[in-house]
Amino acid sequence: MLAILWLTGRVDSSESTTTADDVRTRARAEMHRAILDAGRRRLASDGAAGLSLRAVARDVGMVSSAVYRYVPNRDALLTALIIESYDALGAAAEEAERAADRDDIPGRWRAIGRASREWALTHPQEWALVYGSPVPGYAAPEDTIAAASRIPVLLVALLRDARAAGVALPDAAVGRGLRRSMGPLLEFFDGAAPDETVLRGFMAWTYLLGSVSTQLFGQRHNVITDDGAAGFFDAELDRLAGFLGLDAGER
Amino acid sequence: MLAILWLTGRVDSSESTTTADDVRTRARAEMHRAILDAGRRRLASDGAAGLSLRAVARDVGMVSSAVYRYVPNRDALLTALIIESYDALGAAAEEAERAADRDDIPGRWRAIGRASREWALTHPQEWALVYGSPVPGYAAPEDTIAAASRIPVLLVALLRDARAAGVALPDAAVGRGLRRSMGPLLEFFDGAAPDETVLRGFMAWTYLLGSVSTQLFGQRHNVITDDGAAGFFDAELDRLAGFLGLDAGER
DNA sequence: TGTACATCAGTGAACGCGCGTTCACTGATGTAC
DNA sequence: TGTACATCAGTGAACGCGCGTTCACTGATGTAC
Repeated sequence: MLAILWLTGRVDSSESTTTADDVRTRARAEMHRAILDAGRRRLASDGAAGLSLRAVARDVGMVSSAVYRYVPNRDALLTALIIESYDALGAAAEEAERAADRDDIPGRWRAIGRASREWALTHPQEWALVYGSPVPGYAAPEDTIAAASRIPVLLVALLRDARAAGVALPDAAVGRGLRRSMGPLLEFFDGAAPDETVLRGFMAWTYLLGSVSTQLFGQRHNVITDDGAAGFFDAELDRLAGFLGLDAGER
Repeated sequence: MLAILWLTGRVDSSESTTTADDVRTRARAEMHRAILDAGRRRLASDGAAGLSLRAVARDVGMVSSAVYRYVPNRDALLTALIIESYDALGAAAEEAERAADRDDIPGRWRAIGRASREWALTHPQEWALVYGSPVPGYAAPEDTIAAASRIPVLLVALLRDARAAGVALPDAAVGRGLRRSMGPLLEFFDGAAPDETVLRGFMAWTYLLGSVSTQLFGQRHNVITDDGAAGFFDAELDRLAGFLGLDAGER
């Protein structure tokens, strides 16, 4: 415990007085982090179904029963990892989008797409954890929703800005029945874009998930060359930008 | 063994003489089938990661070691189930497509899409097995390719027919680098359609996988209403038909 | 300053479970002479 | 027709493994008097 505090060098007894409580609380937090990190590494090597508390305990150098001081059970660990994964992916996309020129709407879209793909390629098991087949016997609780919505929120803002900038977004009328099935989606957009654009925006998001997953799960083996995968993905983003009416130019 | 032959009523000693060899061979085949069926049922209830030879043995009323008479090991069973799943899905799509009017190109596309979705909804774990996250520690062998290509083959034929019928497919020029990354894909199409259409056709297929998987894996929860899911999917197929240039009309 | 007590992170053994795979075997059936 | 032999589906025990979770415990640290 203390060794960890020592090594990470976060202890400063200079400024404010460090009470024993502080030390314990921080040690607890560090240990908790260490357990989550070990869990993430296990996930990366063995996949979600293979994630075991005993393995995590081994990795942090504890006896298996000791991790129960920090995590109530295996499912709770899984939930924490799911939320962290959504958050890490969301943060990566947000950062990339923020770096793009505000006025370059297609560029912002490309930034989101590329960042998502790149994050997925560097964190394949975490992507699989949140967007792959559900872990059997595990039911995701509601508290993942906020973290899961970060990229969708980004897309809504993007389309709102596009409209504000005068981009001619798709605005064909949408049938009543279709509108009804899109109820929660339309609420999420809160009037940011015309119905047809909302529909297509959601389709673009669906496409993003599908494309990245097929790349990651090996379905493009012997279809798209490995060397050309990134370039092909850019072409896909281009076509989707066209589908969304964000630009007319295609390479 | 004999009981099974008896119940399924496949024994006819009338026409040709039934030798002992015949009986044994058939009994073997029936038992093999029973094991695969039990495997499929286990898969449906516990998922791919939970598929165990011991459970399968229990289900067919055997001791665990006995299934090794029929299947060399767990991975081989998994491979057999993967191929069967691809084949079942492919057959469902083919049948639906065959039932559509030959001249109704968008109708044939819709038939393929709907059949895929419906098969997935009735066989969620089999869909997850082939299009979900890879099973950790399992590497799919090459012999799944033929079965996996059945729907793509259908799509190629569809686009070839569309062109033959004079449909104005997307035919913008495609850059050299992009063409190179699509190498194996272009070979698969073998000139059936213009490059840009090949690209979009592959995107439509990617979209299909993405849409069905998100529906199945619960990502549309609280986004599209459950009641409206089928209708929304039809709208997606519509937009994709437009994206492919198969028709101009949208609801 | 010195001692009794409380806190709590981590230990170690245990429970009961399931898994894949191997191996020597039994016993029913069919075959050859 | 009768007997020795071969085949092979299925048995049962075993090996060695890993899992989630519980529970009584140790021992270091800090606190109250």
